[in-house]
Amino acid sequence: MLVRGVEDGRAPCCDKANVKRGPWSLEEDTALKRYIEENGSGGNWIALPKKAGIRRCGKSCRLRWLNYLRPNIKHGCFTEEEDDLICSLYKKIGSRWSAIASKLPGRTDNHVKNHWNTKLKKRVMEEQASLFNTSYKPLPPPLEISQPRLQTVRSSTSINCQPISTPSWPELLSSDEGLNASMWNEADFGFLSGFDFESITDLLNSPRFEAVITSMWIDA
DNA sequence: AAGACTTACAACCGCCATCGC
DNA sequence: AGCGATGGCGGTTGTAAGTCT
Repeated sequence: MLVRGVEDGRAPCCDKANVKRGPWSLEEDTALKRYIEENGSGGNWIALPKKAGIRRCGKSCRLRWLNYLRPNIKHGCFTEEEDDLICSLYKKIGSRWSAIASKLPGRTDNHVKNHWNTKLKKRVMEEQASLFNTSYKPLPPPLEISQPRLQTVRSSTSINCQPISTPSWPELLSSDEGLNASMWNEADFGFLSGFDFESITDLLNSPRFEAVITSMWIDA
């Protein structure tokens, strides 16, 4: 009998005490690949590991197959063209990685997401940091992210941006037009005078701020 | 040489949507 | 219609490898 989770009353997808975790071995890869090539996934990933003789969670098998073992998966570096496409699509649709990955043959949502988080996002932030100090940059239109998942409340992730509590910032962060142009003329961040350090720190760490910065870079 | 720090990416977690009973 | 099982997804974590001091 499966033991229900304490926190949300949800049954785990497998008996975690009796499945292997961590990196996949060559033997496991071989067994999974052979089974799927001979039988297909059968439309039931939960039952697959038992049939294939693998001591892994079904979800783990699915992920391993889709992200690594599946034929025609590209494992090399991303090209400039792929980077540009990812940035362009991120601007249009946000972090819908599976949709973005579908436009990049051989890449999976996990690849794209990792690439964004480790390289592209950082590049975006660095570009923006330099723009802050060098020249005036008019703001682009606000992001139009049509992301159904964002419309629902999620309790355990950071996807729902909480309103900034500091009273001085909400206009800045929630305005439809974002930060207005005059603010960016303050090359030395003079517009920040009058705000306390904690408020500024909160702003810089806020997801909303990151989204604004990201959208600006992408339009540059 | 070795410990600290950073980077890259595989893997896991938990949530929501969908499907079949 | 209601419920449980499963698939799919995005966010987050763990860790090996590389780099720095």
